[in-house]
Amino acid sequence: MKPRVRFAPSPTGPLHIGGVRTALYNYLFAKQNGGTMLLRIEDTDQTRFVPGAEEYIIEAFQWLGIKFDEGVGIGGEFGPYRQSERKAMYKQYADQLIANGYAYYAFDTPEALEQKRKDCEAEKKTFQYDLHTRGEMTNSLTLEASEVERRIAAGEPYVVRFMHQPDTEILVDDLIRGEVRINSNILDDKVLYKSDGMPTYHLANIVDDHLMQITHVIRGEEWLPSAPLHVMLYKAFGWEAPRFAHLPLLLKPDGNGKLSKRDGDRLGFPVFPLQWKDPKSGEISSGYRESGYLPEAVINMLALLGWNPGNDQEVMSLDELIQLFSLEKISKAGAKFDLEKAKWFNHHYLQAVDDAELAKNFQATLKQKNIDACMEKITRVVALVKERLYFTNDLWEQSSFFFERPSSYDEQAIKKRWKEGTPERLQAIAEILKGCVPFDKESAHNQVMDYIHQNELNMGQIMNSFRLTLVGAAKGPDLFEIVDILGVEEVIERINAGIIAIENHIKNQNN
RNA sequence: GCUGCAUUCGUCUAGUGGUCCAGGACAUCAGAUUCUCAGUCUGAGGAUCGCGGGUUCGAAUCCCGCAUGCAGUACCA
Repeated sequence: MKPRVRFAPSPTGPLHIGGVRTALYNYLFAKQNGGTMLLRIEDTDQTRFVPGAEEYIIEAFQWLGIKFDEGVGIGGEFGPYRQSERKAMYKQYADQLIANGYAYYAFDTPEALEQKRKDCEAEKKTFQYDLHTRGEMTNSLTLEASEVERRIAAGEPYVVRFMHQPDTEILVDDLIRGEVRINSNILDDKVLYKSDGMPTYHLANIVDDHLMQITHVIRGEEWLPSAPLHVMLYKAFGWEAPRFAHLPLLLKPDGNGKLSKRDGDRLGFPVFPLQWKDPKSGEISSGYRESGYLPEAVINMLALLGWNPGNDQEVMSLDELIQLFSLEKISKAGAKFDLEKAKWFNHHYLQAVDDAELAKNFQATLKQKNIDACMEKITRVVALVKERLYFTNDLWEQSSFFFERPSSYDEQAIKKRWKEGTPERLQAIAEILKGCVPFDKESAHNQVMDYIHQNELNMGQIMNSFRLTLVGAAKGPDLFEIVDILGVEEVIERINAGIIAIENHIKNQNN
């Protein structure tokens, strides 16, 4: 049987990178086995709905190249795929559970529950609505049947709670963790159906997974504690349960703990695939896409956070990942996000991007800075600095001097490279370059070298200060490549401007 | 507190009783690439396999206990 898997986010905000990894593993598993993956939106909590979140999720997966076969935004024969649109169908399942003695009505108000918790806390105990306490609460187990009917008929709000059986060992057979056993006595009677007429995650999830014929539930480890309840629900309905696989958590790089939405910008890397602007606060959280990451790099890096192919191969395309993926090789312990490795992956994948494509995007960036340069020049610049890039966004920092004259000159470099006689020598160089016809990399190089040899100088004495006038700092690619792209006139102007500016700077400092 | 899950270089991990005095990648350091910075290449250092007991001729690998970390403990998902 072909597997059917699902990714089922709640539209409460942007998609977290841990969620992206969960989706990725689902996708790899489905594709490897010729199965299907669907996108279901779990919006049963009306109070937490955030506008735009659903669109964000869809756009994020489009960017990453993860394609759903069914679901919100695509359609399919098991729809609707938005739980709010399935609202009407959940009640019958809650009723069925009650009718068969697997669940009960509870009339306790939120205030009453709150009070109960406080009372217990005062006695240094923790309150749990379970088989030990349900006898003290207001529910269809403690009330007369006629009273229950009366309350419901009167429109009194109620919830439906699952009723755990005593002394039952519940077995969760997990594809990653093996057999996990839990005694039913410690489990609480979870709310399945809320007083607002919506199911909770637990009910909706089981009903939908069954109706949508999901065969494998691959989700984060935070769900492991509620897996026993889910197993019991399948039993109560008499349905065959899907296989479970609980993924290790993505941890924050410093210290411990689950990687959370807050951590990203604090630690210098995005936790979201795309940039997100909170509709309420207007607060902006950075995204991988906007930070200059390539989707291939994000996919590759994420795939390796908690999984490996069992050998030393680390660089893998999405197609290769589909080939190599296996649930058995997923590790059990949480993985810390490593920014350095992520950068390395991006640098690696960046080298494979076509110069022309990079140049095209860079042209847009330049336009925003009111710089109008021809594609030929931009492409040459890109080709020259590409190997130094970690992110596409580094392009400007690595090559701004090709498009703008230096506005300042690096202090350290001046101190180290600007010596007595430097201005005169650079003026001589300028003269020589003027006479360089035709002017190109080759001829400029030869002429300058001749000058150096004739005057018994060493290269550093000329090249470093020369570079300083062109670039404004002691950095950048081969100097004659720069000279060639800049052109003779620009080079001479920069030499002259540099001499004046730096000499002035030194004079001012001495006074 | 209770319940569950986890524990190999700084980080991600390989390893399923002998071929492991533990291999790879990122990071770090050094050398090379002699105009700079970066990149690249080469090399080096780095884990008594959380701790303590067992089982075994032999354990990172199996068993037990402990410790630590994490998760869950909502009419959130």
